[in-house]
Amino acid sequence: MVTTSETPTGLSPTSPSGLQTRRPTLHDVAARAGVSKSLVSLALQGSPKVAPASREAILAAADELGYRPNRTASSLVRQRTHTIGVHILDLHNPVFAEILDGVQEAVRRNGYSTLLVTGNADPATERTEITRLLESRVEGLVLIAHRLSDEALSAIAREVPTVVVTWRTDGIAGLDSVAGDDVAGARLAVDHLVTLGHSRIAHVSGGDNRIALQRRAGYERAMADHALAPLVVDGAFTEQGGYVGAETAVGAGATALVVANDLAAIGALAALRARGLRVPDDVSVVGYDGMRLLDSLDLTTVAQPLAEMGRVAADLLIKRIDVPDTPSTHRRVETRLVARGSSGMAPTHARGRQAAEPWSSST
Amino acid sequence: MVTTSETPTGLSPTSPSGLQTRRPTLHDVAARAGVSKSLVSLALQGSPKVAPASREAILAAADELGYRPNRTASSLVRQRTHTIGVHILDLHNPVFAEILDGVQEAVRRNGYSTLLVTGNADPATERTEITRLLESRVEGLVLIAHRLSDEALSAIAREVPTVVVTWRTDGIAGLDSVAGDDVAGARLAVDHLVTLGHSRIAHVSGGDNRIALQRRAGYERAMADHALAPLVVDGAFTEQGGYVGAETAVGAGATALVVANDLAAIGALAALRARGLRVPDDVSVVGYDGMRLLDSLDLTTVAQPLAEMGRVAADLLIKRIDVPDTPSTHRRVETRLVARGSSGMAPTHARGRQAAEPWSSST
DNA sequence: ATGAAAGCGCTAACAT
DNA sequence: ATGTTAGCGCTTTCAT
Repeated sequence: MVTTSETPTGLSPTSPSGLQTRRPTLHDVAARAGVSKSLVSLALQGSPKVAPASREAILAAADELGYRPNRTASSLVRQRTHTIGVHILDLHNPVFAEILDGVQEAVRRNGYSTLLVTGNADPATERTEITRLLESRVEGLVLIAHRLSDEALSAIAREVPTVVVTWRTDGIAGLDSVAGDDVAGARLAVDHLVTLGHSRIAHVSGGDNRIALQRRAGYERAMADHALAPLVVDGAFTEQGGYVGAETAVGAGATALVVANDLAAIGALAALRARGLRVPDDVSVVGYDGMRLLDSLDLTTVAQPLAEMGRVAADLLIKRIDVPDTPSTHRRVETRLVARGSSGMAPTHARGRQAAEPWSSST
Repeated sequence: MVTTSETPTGLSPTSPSGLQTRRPTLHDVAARAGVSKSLVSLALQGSPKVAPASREAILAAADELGYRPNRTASSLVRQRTHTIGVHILDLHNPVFAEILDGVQEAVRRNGYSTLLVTGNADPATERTEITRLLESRVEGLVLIAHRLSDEALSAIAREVPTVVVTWRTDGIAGLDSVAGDDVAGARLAVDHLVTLGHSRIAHVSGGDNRIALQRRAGYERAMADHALAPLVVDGAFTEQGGYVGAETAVGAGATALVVANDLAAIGALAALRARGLRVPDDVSVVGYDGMRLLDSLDLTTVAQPLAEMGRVAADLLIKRIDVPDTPSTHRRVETRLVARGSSGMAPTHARGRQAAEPWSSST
């Protein structure tokens, strides 16, 4: 065993309390095992051309020193990080966690790991965090929803393979996307309610972001196709938004609510409860997204295969990392209506009403 | 303007599709601006001793090349990452997201950024992910719940300042903790229900992890103090666990449920609904944690100041990063009962019943 | 005000 | 099978 002058004991230096100060490096391990740095490197990577005896000595030395490889150093020289950056719009919406499950599964399966950040739905924070990912040299980027402009997105995609989950993003080189058809999905909700005899079907919107506008458009077209008068009330992709929107909608006489997303639908339910309205006897509610929690809440929803979306996205991304110059692919996932207890027959007094009759607050 | 032989145009090389290949480095920027690497480094850090003219040329060159600093390189030489690693037990439980809010707020306020990982409640994945954080040389570690053994935890805390959120962790050097008092919290729930006239109060447990056992102990002691017969049924910290546990409990005649956490309480609600039992008329339900969603769900709960817990944890951690050799501090946060619509008076036929009367399934 | 040089911890030829 | 060497991209003395 060889000891160096810098660390006479060959043991990692510790402070009086036993906390480590300077972390041991390859050099320390090599000195302690009496071999060269390169051999230690080889041994630690499990190379077969290291003599068993040396390997053992090296492993022992590393263990005794509490050696921990320095990823920043190895990434630097290897010019690879084997890391995928993931940005989540909002950690509070369980929907995104479910998408992330799929992403992680696929990423790990392919031997990468993830760096997770969130902008908390704030555009400035979002940009900062994504910049950090880029500076950390992630090899690909999964955006589980985002608030970037097309230009910003395009610049990012030029820098690193990127995939957007939750809405189709066309016309940007080096960028794939995975999404459901929100127009068709909203139509499913309307059709479902029409089948149940509803005509006063209102839409609680999710604001003016792309997804919300798509869902709104789907609702409007479906209503038109059924020759029904539409009513869109302002909401947001939050419980709060659903609460306020539902109040307005039932105030105007709605017997059914197509709510922009599941979180808002939960808020809508709260508003109806507060008003003493029964679900689905007085008012039916349909959400959008299909988060698992809704099963427990007995809420009808337009469901998307969330984990699968994440998986598909990560797979596309990794394919693009391997072959960067590939035309963009846009995957559409299947959207379906999951009927649960929050949607039921229209109240008898409201049924068979003149279809396109104007809305009024007197039901 | 100077051009180098490697990049004759001074522009970053791009593939036919316009995607970047080799990323520009300081060297490229320096060449394009006609100055040395060191000056570029200084300029980019905003050093005042760079001549305005040079600074401008450098900034322009960097911009034109789409230069992006390489964090791995700078971390390596600076021997600092300014990064805090955060491990979240389970991203699906919104409770953790709320704690994370506080962590991020404090971390950013102190000029650090976070690296977020999750083990999905799987111990093996958890260890792998935490190892990655260590290899990435995070300067501190926030564990928002974890499944590590005391030995593993102790080894980690020796390596890097660490703080555990959600339960008190004593006797480990270099480790702080932030938690509520789960025994006292469970007692609040029992007291609340007793005040409402309940005596057949069952506990749907959260399994055999530390938190669940504490809450269970609190329930048992409180029941004993009220001279009531306890009934603990097996559950888990999931909707599923709450569902199953609630079924058993009401089968045994419970009129009130103290459920191990909010997620399980939501599951319990679903079970009661499926049985046609009304809440709170037939059965009262109290959750634990205080996640925001419960407000919409009108669920009574034992609430903890989640974001604050995260904030306090991050602040403790950063203090420890600055002064590593500090005795451990353990912060206790206040726990309080938030009464909502899921808890109400005991059904009349069940009230005033012999307190310690044995449980039976006939109510 | 600017540049040259050394080196952070590691890997990967290339020798031997 | 093992050691030597030359960097990866960056920061930071230390000269000038």
